[in-house]
Amino acid sequence: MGSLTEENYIKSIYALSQATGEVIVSELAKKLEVKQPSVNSMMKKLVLKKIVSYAPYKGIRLTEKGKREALSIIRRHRLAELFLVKVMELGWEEVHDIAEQLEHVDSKRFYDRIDEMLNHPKVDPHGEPIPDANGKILNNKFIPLSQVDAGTEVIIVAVSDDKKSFLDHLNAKGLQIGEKVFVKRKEIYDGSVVVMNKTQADLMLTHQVAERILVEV
Amino acid sequence: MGSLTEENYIKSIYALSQATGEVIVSELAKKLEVKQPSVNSMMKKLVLKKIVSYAPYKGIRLTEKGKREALSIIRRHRLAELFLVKVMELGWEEVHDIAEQLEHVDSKRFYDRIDEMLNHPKVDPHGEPIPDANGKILNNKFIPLSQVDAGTEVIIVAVSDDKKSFLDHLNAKGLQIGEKVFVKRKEIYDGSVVVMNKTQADLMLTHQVAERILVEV
DNA sequence: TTAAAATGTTAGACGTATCTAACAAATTAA
DNA sequence: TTAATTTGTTAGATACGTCTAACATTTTAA
Repeated sequence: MGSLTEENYIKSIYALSQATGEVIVSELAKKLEVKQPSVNSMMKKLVLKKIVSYAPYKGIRLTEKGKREALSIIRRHRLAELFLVKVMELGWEEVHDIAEQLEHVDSKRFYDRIDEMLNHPKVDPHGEPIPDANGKILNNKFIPLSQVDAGTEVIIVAVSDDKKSFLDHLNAKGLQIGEKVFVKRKEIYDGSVVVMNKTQADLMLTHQVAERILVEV
Repeated sequence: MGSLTEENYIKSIYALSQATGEVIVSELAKKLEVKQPSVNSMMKKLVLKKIVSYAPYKGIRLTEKGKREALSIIRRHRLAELFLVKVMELGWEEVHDIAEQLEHVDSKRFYDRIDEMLNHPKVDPHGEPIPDANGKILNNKFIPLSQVDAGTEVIIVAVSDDKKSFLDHLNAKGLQIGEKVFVKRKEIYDGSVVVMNKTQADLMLTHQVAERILVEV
């Protein structure tokens, strides 16, 4: 296994290359809060380790080996988050920083046990899929609440923004992952959405908020 | 807070200076599996940080600040161990390495919650006292089973040897921390002890084993 | 009480991961 | 299409924590 720093690079490369399969140096530097030369030299190292493929002035890609590594780290992160929320009953807005540390714990036993206690979950508290021990990942297609037609009942399965302020906002509205909501109305004028939750209360969500809530019909 | 490396030095200094209040460079080097010059330069650093007091060719001592640091690390380690055993139901012989990593997690919230879930425990799975959030530590004097008189009922509260082979041995005999045992007989010839546990079974323990099991009357 | 052994220190090097300064290539817009 | 801007690279420095080799001090035992 690589160092903690390497793991953080791999995880970020994975996250940022989701869309196009590639990341550029400056993006990665920004995400990791380091300067470009630091990224550059780490890439040289990861190329030698066959974790990424990279040539000067070209995009950065994970190799198959790199992807396997990434999924393993993501699995640990998401299991940790879910464990902190479900077993330790911490708020889902406060677990991210702790999971960020727990994901680097080197113990198969520890993670197998967490997985077991959580009943081999497929999705984390933010609704993101959790790779299994073999790196297989559920290919769920979650859609933003802002794109759901009025009159539909959906389940909140994820959020696409895990900044604390956003999560606090949802908490304040009484919205939770896994909860059913009924889409009552969509305002054409400003894109806001009115939903009804299980307490029968009407909740008005701005477009900005609704597009960050991912749901399943 | 200091680095992971610093924390490991502090923890080892605390452990090794228990008896005399001091450690020497070579002992510490051996414990941490580094060479003496490494210890030497770390001591210079910790002196500057007012964690230890140390002068060339003299013994190493923790300052008050250093002791506070040490107790905080030990608290985290022991809470982690106990959590792994009690909540995650891992075997007490397999938790040490994991706790070694968890103790460096930087999150008051995480440890407060563990403490809470465990009901503010005073003693860890090896029977060692756990400092509270203020660094206060129970000053229990546990005695070796080998020194208990026959006819006494005692509670196993600790072991003084946490090598895997020893712990496996106890497990195999069906002895557990927190369990009551009745001392039936002590052989003068070889120092072995015969005890009865809650299943009414007689267990013969050699002197070597009995002196490593700590009990409370 | 002095010689040998054990213990401790200094100097200088190395690997990791970072930085700044200076330069080079690629992209964008005038 | 060339000039400006953005993006990327190289070179060289720094902090951390480690090492080996050489030297110094202290302890132990002859």
